[in-house]
Amino acid sequence: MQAIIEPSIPSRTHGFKEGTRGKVPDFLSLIRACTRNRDLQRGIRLHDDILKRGLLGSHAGALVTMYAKCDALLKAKSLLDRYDIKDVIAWTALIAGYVRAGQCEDAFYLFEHMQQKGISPNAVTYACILKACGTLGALEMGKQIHDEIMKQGLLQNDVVLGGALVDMYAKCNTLAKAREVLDILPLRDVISWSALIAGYVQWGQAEEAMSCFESMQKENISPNAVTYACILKACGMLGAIDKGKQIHEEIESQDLLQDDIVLGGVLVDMYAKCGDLTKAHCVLDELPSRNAVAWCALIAGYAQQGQGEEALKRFEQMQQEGIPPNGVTLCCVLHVCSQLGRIEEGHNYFTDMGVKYGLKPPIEVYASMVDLFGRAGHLEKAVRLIREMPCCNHSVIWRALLAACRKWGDISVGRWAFDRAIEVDKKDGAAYILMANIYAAAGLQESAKGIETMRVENNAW
DNA sequence: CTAGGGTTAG
Repeated sequence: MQAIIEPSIPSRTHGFKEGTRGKVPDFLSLIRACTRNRDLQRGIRLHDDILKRGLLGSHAGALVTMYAKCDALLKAKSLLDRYDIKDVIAWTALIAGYVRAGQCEDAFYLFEHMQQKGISPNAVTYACILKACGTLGALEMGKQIHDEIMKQGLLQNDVVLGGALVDMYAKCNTLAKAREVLDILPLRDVISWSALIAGYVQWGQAEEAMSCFESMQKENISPNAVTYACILKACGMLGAIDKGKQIHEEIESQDLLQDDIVLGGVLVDMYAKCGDLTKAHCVLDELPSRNAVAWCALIAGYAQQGQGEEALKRFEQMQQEGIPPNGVTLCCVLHVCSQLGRIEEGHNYFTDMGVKYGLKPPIEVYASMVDLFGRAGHLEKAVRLIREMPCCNHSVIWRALLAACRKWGDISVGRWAFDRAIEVDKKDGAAYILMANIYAAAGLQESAKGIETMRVENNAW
C-alpha cells in the first residue's frame, strides 16, 4: 500500500504550510513579510499569536528584526534582552535601527555586547557601525573597524561596505584618507563617489568636490540626483552660476526634478546663493512640488541680499500655498524680522506656529525668538519667554540672551544667563567670553578676570 | 530569503 504523500507548498509563496496537520502557519515567512513591508501592526498580531502558541523561543530573532525594521526599537530591545538570540541579523537590524534613530551610543553598546556573547559581526554590521562613527565623528573607532574589515578581506566583494568606509572618513573630516580609501577600493560606484563629494562640500572644500565630480565621470560613472545635489551646493558655495546652469540643464534633460523632492530645493538655493533671485524664483515656480525647504532657500536668498520685505512676502506666499513653516523656515523668518526691527510681526509668526499650525517650536526657534527680542533691547521679553519655555536646558538659549546682554550692557540679566549657561555646559567657552566682555565693557575688570579664570579652570574653549 | 553606504533650506 502506497503512502499518501502530501504536496509541499513553498512557504515563500503563501506563508502557510497548508498540507501539514493542524495548519501551522509558517511564522518565519510571515514575520519576514512584515519586515519587508514594514507592517508593524501585522507583525504585532503575529507576535501575539506566536506567544499564545508558545513558539516565541524559535521566532524571537525574526521578531527582533521585524520590530527593528519598523523602528519599534523598544520592543526589539526587550525581546533581545529576554531571549538568548544568536542571530547576527537580528542584532544588526537593531544596531541599524539605533543608527537610523540617531542613537549611535546605543548602537555601539549593542555592537560590543553582541561580541561579548560570541556573535561575530559581519559586513552589514560593520557598515552600520561605520555610519554611527561618521554621525558621531568617532574617527578612532572607525579606524579600528577599518582594520578589522581589512583583516577579514571584506571589501573584495562588497561595494556597500566600501562606500560606508569612504563616508565615515569623509564625515570625520579626514578627507585625504577618504580619498585614499576610495582610490584603492576594489569596487566603487556612484554612491562611494558621492559620499566623498558630499564630504568635501560638508567641510567647505567646494573646489575639491568639483574636481572629484570630474574624476568620477572620467571613470564612466554617471552622476545621479544625489551627486547633482552635492555639486549644486558646491556651485552655490563658489558662486559658480555657469557651472550650476550647466548642471541644471543636465538635470532637466534627465527629468530628475519630477521624482526628487530634494533636488528642487538645492537648485533654488544654488541660484539664490549665486545672487540670481529672479532665476531662483523662476525655478521655484516651475517645480512640480514646492516644499518648505525650497521656499526657505528663496527666503534666505532675499534676506541675504538685504531684501527683507521681499523675504517676508515670499513667506506669506508660501503659507497661502498651504505649506506650513517648519523650524528652519521660522528661524530664517525671525532673523529677517530682526534685521527689519519687526518685533511684533516676528512674535506673531512665532505664536502662529503653535496656534495656526499646531506645531511645537523646536529649541532653535525659541533661541531665534530670544535673539529677536534681545537684539531689539527687549531683554525682559526675552527673559519672560525663557521662563515660559517648556525646557530651557540648552546652550543656544543662554548664548542668545548673553549676546543681547552684551549688546545692551545688562550685567544682572547677563550674570543670570551666564550662571544658567554654565549649569547646562561647564565647558561652554562662548558663554565665558560673552560674560567677560559684559563685565569688561562695564569697567568691571576684576569680574572679567574672574570669569576668564573660571574658563581656564574648566578647560572651556 | 531577514540587516547595510551618499543628498536639501538657517
